[in-house]
Amino acid sequence: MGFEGADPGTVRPGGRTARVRASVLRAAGDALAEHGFARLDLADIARRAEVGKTTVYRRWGTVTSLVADLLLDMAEQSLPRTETGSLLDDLKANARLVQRTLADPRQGALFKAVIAAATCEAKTAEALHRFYDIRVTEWAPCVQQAIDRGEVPAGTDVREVIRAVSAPLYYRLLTSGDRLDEAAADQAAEAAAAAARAGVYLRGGESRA
Amino acid sequence: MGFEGADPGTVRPGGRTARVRASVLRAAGDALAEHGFARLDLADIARRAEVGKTTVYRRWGTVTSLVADLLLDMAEQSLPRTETGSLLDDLKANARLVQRTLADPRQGALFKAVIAAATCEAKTAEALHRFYDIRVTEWAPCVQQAIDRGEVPAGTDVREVIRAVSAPLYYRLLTSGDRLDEAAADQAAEAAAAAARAGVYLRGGESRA
DNA sequence: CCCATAACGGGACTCCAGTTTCGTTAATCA
DNA sequence: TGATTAACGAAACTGGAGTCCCGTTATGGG
Repeated sequence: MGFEGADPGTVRPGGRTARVRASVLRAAGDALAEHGFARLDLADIARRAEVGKTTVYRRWGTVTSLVADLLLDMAEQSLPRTETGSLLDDLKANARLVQRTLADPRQGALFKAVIAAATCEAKTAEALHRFYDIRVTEWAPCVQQAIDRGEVPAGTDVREVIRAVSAPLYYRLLTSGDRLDEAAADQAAEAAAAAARAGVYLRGGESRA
Repeated sequence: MGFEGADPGTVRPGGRTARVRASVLRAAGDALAEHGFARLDLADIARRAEVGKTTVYRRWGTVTSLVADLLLDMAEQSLPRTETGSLLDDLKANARLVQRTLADPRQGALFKAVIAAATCEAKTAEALHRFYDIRVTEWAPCVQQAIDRGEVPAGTDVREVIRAVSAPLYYRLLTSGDRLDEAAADQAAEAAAAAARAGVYLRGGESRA
């Protein structure tokens, strides 16, 4: 008797198994975008994916852990950042990217649903954190370049500046009914740039506000 | 035959009906804070509230609409703002308040759950928006005073400044695993103050960043 | 204080999300 | 290429979330 331990999908990850995963994740994304996180059952996802529902239950078990896997998949498709000559323009490019994503009906609903799922289970939350860690890491260098150019004080927490760009956009998406337009994106970028220049994001404590 | 239209709880809102509502909302808050939004059923809430589950289903029907009512209740308990002499101190007071709320295990979990619920139904989302509208309205005057004192340019969107204080705290709560400490609160306040002074939140468009 | 009935509550019922079973298909290795 | 068995999928099954029925409680108006 061998150990029956290994989770399904790990021993023979090629061929059919991979196709099933891709198909189910796509279906999960569609379903989340359409129905939201609450009105979601795995049988519906199985139907959309043209896959037996037993398979979905066996490999993922719950909606939240399926979302965790979806986030793993989303994290791999990272978008390359632009590179202009100034901090503000780089941050604006980043802000516009986030804004366009969240303003898009499908993507916006998907992100809402994914965030909702992450509030419900630690494993999913961790996957979400990793997703944003990757996104932040992708864009952080543009702040480092601004430091090198002398636009921003040395010792600035570059990752925090990137997060500061996204924060108001996500906050608006979740807590207000207002539309996310380009003005909101530009404002987010300008606020982050102004604060960064003022030394608000200096590591390890007090800045002269 | 009278119209059977009026929802239960609206015709005789006093006495028992009010007690049941208070008890159920308290139980709902506890359950949301403990289990999160996903692992929640109304029968459990009814048990905690020592109320028949039929009553809960009849008056609220779904978890999301119960959360909507909970938000209505939460909106009524508004906290009074402080009033120091400077914008930065007022914003810091606000940021600390938000930070303490979100860092508290029970309250933090509750807010996460409520936000998750709001992503799932329009009615709940609207209740959440109203909740934050009230909170913002409560604090916006301190930015107006800063304008009057000449700390911040006239024409600044005062509500947007208040939202800018909360945004990074909520963003951190939802998308990172990092603890929400006082440093994060102060940083959020300083960033909002710096951006406001730089004219980022001037109404109707382009600022000189 | 009393009546009409709004609102509550226990318990039976229904229906479907999630599980179990077992036969079928196809990925990996020799 | 064939053997081994991981992984899939159809169908039957089950438990509990949500509904319905109807008797009981107590609110609000006269």
